[in-house]
Amino acid sequence: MATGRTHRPATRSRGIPEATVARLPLYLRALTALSERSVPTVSSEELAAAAGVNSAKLRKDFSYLGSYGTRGVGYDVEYLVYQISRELGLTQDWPVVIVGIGNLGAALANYGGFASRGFRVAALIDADPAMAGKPVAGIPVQHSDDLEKIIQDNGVSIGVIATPAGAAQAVCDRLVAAGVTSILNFAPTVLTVPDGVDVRKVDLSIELQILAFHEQRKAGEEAHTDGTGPAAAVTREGADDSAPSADKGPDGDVPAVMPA
Amino acid sequence: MATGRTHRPATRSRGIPEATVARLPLYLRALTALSERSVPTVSSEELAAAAGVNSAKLRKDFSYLGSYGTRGVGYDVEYLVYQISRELGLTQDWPVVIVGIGNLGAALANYGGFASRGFRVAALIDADPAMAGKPVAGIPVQHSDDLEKIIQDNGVSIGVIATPAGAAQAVCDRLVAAGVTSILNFAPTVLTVPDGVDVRKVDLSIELQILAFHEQRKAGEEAHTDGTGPAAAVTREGADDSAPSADKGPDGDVPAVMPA
DNA sequence: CCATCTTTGTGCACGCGTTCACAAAGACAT
DNA sequence: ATGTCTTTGTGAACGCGTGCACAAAGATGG
Repeated sequence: MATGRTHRPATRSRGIPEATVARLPLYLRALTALSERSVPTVSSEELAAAAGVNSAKLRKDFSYLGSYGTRGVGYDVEYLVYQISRELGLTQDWPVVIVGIGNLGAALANYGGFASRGFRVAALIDADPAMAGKPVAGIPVQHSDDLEKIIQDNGVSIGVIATPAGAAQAVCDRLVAAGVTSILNFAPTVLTVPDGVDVRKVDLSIELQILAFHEQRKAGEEAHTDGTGPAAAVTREGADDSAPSADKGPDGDVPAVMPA
Repeated sequence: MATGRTHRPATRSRGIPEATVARLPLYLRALTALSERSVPTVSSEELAAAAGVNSAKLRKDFSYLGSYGTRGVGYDVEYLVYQISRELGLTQDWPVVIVGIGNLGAALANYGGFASRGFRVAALIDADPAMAGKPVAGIPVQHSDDLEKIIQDNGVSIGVIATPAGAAQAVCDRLVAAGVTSILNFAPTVLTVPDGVDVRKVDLSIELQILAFHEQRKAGEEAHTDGTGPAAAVTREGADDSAPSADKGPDGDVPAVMPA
């Protein structure tokens, strides 16, 4: 999905496949939930179900990290939480800046999933002088004139772009020049960056269009097999054994959320 | 990416690969921009650059739709816009409901990229009685008690879930039971749905974690080749010929934006 | 009408990711 | 200590997606 998933062609980072890296956060979330329930160990089968993936895939994913399981028993939840967190680099603090404090930027600033994963919103930046000083999510918005200074003072290496599409590339260039090497882009634009800078994009419009494609296809099939109207077709069975249709991942991919 | 890319295993819908479908919206956006500038034709090379992909890949993608190009000339922009729009099902009206009108839900309601792509926000739904009647983006919020009626009255087949994680599965079940067959999920949870229902997920937290992984790797490499501190490492060269690092596709994978 | 030049459309090979299926490893009971 | 049972870790096969490289198609000029 998500997003966008910007695939990187052949960058097997230290032997860990990109597809596996994209699933590690999924496992981590499931493991954290188990940890909170004080579950000591979990089998690959159980954990796979909780994460919505195939158990064989999960075992292979973990095999890239090392042998952290015990045959006949399963995986130690706490230990695995630690190992995955470490592998993802979540044991350290990641200061993040959000540029573009509109509806979406404000929503991101209020997002509670940051702090719990080691991400800290170091600053909110907007080009509108009227926004300057106004607190959003308890953090005062700063003017984009100070972007470079903010990045450097806080040692920020991850930037989030939530500006309108027209401003995104310029903001991106400034972020990169100031030292940012990872960018999460919510603006519906293709960003051009130097080598060594990672970009992931999230584009809501794209996600909806992909859904529309499949929706259209479903409506078309149904039209010549079933006679009922489109809104009356409710499929309701087998909600138990069927694997969740989650994923989108690898590339994944990948949606945008900004005013066009 | 982005996430959210939920891959579907082997569902080559009418011969068009899933990876191609995920890129069609990208091409469409680039083509729309060209159309607004009244550019009559475009070569695969130019369009590929604008969309941030390989030209061979673009040509192969288009070949699945049919032969819409003219050798020696390129593609007719207007015609291609129409063909891709039709293929994605964007020539028809798609009523959409957004459930969960918090920060994110409001941001989505205000998102301008909906209407321009054939998506119409038919209703905003929230479980908080205090929200009922309050207009967001010019649309009055309705209480979730009326969810089923809203879905049916408006013939909605696409639902967007922007609720907290704890409420997502229950909302999903109700949407599906009421007739929704495509769901875009922003809650950080694995949704279980019956066969025939498509789910795509967008998870901001996951996207950031993937960035952190690569960021950590970059910092590690740099540490034993270059001696400078992490915040001082600015890569600044070759910003011209290098291909944009956009993608994440399929999968991409796929990020979430909700309070944990 | 012919030659040349541009650009598409695609056959082919390669590599990554997924899945199956099973041997190895350890827990547990007797 | 031995046997049985559970679950991991992985070798191997398969399929999808990507990119190369080129032949075919058409435009354009003489």
